Amino acid sequence: MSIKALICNTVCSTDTARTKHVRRKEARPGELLEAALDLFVAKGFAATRAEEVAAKAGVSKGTLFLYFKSKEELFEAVVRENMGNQISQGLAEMDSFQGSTTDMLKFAMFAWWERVGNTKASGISKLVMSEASNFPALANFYHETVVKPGRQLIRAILQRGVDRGEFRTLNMDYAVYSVIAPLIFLTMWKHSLGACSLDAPIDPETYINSQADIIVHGILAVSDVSDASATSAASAA
Amino acid sequence: MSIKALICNTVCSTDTARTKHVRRKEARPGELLEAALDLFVAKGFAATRAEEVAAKAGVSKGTLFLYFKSKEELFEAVVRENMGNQISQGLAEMDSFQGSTTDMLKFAMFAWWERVGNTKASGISKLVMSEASNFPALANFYHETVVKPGRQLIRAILQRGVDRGEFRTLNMDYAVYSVIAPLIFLTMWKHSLGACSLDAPIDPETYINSQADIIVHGILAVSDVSDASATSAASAA
DNA sequence: TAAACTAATAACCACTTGGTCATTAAGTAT
DNA sequence: ATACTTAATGACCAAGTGGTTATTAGTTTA
Repeated sequence: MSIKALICNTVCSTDTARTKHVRRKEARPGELLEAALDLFVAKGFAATRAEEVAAKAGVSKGTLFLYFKSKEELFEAVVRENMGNQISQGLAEMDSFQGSTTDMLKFAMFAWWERVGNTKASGISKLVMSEASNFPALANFYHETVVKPGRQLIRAILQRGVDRGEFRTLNMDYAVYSVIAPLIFLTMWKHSLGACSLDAPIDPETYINSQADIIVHGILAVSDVSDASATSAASAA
Repeated sequence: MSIKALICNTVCSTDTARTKHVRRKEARPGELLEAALDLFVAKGFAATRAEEVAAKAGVSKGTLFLYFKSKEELFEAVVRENMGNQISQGLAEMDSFQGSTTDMLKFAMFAWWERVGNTKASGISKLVMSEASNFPALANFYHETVVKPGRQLIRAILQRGVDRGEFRTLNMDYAVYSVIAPLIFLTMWKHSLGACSLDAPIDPETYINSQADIIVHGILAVSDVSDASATSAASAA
């Protein structure tokens, strides 16, 4: 890569007065994908103009179609690019986890947050849910790649808790959503109403702590509430 | 209203071979709004063609613009039409509730399901979340009309539980999401991936029962698990 | 029945937008 | 320096869409 390209790699995206015609074949696709992710998540597929994506990536519309055959192909590439194998990765890690299943569950939730929820890729959930009926093939791909393994991962954790006598008997098919729903809700919120700054933002760490605590302990004022859970719930401010 | 109109009111939407030119001034707006709701929820605002809405309502495109100045105005009307005052209504009912706060919470969750979640209006949540950044004014309206009062309602219930010594001390700002997140997730799912029939559908009653149970009791295998909660969780199949 | 009123239509227009392609010019080899 | 390769451009096009309007035809009234 040339010196000029290296400079531009750092400067182009934010600099306003840049040279007209810069050749950076390797960097274009990634920059286009990133620009497209932002716009698709914020505005939706149909409402996002191809030229907008190109402009945000610092190229002309023609260049966009030089790297992606069509707008739809760009969309599919965006979804696939941001749907890594965090799930199966997480599954492997969970196998070797030492400690209580309560800790394991909290660890998994926080791990998801910092590896997915807190990254740009988090918008993919919103994107797929918003556009599922317009892109059934992608919806199916997402379901196989993310939903099913994700559910399996949570299920495995809960089952471990039951097997070890830490958790009570649960209807697993539905209990998994106690973990999934709060996390999905968080990302949906973050990329929709939460982005409108209509009231105090949700602090992710406090949120996940609170959700995990209620899932594990519930909200009843049972007698054995003297452990750390009470303080952790109260300190979350 | 004429006899012909009355007949058509029942038949038109599904009948294929209907007369060409029928005058039904009163019924048109409602039918257009219903058609628009379905399409906007399923496909999004930008991806829905005005002519599609008209066709689904059994009229020509020209007629649509006879009743709504623009596509945007139609969209706003759809959102406003389906955002009744269920929340404030529910708030009033809650004031006179007799019984444990656990029952009150479950009652509220099921009431929400049969009055909102199980109706066509449930798609509004998905719609608003999907299009929030494209329609900031509507997002704000939704926030004031639904989000804030809804949160307040849940908060009031939880506070009642705490005040009566039924619930433990909670960080209310975040505890409310333990109730909201599962319900919003359910409607999002129903109108996105859940509509693709990619696996066994979520049974709403079982789902809400399971979520409410876990919120209230948690999943820990505490000693006092001998009450009805265990059986209700196990029977949910 | 005839005339008047207006709900509904369908052809039409202006404009947007996904996608193409001839042209331009950056980088490279000689 | 010159010629060559190809990344990048922007003018351009065809299709599609939101929105308009002259016309058609139900409905009512006299």
